[in-house]
Amino acid sequence: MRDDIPRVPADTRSRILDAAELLFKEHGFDGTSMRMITGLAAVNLAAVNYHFGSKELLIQDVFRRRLADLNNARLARLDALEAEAGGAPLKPSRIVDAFFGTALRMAADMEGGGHTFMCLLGRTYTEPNEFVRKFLAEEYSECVERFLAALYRALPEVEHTEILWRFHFMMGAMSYAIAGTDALQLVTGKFDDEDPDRLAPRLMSFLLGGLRAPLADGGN
Amino acid sequence: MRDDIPRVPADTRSRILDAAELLFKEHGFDGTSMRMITGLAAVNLAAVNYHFGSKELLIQDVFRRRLADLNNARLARLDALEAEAGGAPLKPSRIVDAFFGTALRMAADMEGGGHTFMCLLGRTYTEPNEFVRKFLAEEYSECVERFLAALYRALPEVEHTEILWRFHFMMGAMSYAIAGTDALQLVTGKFDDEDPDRLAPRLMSFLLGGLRAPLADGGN
DNA sequence: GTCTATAGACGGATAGAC
DNA sequence: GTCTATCCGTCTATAGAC
Repeated sequence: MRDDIPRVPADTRSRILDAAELLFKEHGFDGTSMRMITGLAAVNLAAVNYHFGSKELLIQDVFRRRLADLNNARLARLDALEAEAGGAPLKPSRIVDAFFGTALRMAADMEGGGHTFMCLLGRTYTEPNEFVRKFLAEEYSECVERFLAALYRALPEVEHTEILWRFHFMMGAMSYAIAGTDALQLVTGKFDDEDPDRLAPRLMSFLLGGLRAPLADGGN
Repeated sequence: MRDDIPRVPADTRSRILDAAELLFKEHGFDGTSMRMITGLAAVNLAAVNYHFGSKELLIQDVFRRRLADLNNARLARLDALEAEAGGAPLKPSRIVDAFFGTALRMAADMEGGGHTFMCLLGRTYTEPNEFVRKFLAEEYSECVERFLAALYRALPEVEHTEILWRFHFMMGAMSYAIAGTDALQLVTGKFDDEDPDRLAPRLMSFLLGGLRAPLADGGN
């Protein structure tokens, strides 16, 4: 009568993290109560405080669990590219793929929770919750620094400030493409018949076009 | 002892709307209580329910107040462009400016609340609150349809689906550029010395570069 | 480690005086 | 229209039995 491979993690900690990730993505932090989390995870209400200490610490752990993997995968790819290039500057398209493509591949994982997490991350960028913001900035800084340095080398003729801005714009386009597509659908229902696998190549060509666009008048 | 021009609107309704707009932008809907709103607006707690009926109806009115202006300004600009062109397809750059440039000009209004509202709008796109989403979709649909039609005519060689996606990506880049810049600052503090007036030209050239990018392999 | 029970604060909404 | 006072539900967190 037992399933050979239990779908739901038996361990309480993971079940809470999975439930919290999903509910935070759907309803935000303030819109998600402990009771919703423990209800979905089918664990006792007191379990969250026992295992994580508080709701805030749970939020941090939800991010920590996946963010390290994501950024390590990005850096590993960048390392591989740099080793391959042997000191020469990289192609911008490869750098963009290593950073944004890696995130998109994580977002394509619909079963393991990668998609849910990337949606959550996307909506969190525009939620200026003080302590989550600081936490994310710290977790991200090393990775972002490495990629910016690579872009500076790859585009020596472009001012650093300009590259910084374009990196920022690319983050926005990607976050919104992931978090906003099944959320808002401003153009109602227009993406319903769309193959989700086509998102990545479409977005990548958009990002590269933006990154390589001619500089604005008076821009530096 | 009286100010000649009172800074704060005397009228209760407007004070509530202003306070709610600011607090929703800062803390989200669930993170903002009636008591916070009425406290900041310096009106009585019961005033919200008297003037708006409920918190949900207040949220709707916060959007309604500015969204109509924004989209009418966009459509007026599009009308002017189309009248000027006299039946010929428009240049993509003009269309993009009419839609996104108009929003950026609203976001540049730091005193009148335009900036606050655009930040709020940006964060709301990634907050899949059921009833706000539907409300926004309705308020937006006419305007988006008109601009999509203009883009279809302006770029006859590009598939409609592709244009739809790129419009979506542009929305994301802009929303995030406005809502995320003073919120997250992933690259900590790096934008502090930046002139906010430079955002618009930088973003516009990025958007156009993305819109005109070569199509992805296998894209339609 | 898991549970029940509850403390103590805060949420939205409203009744009724002025 | 504005105010006070209050209802009643939900929230996070914790104490203490098992």
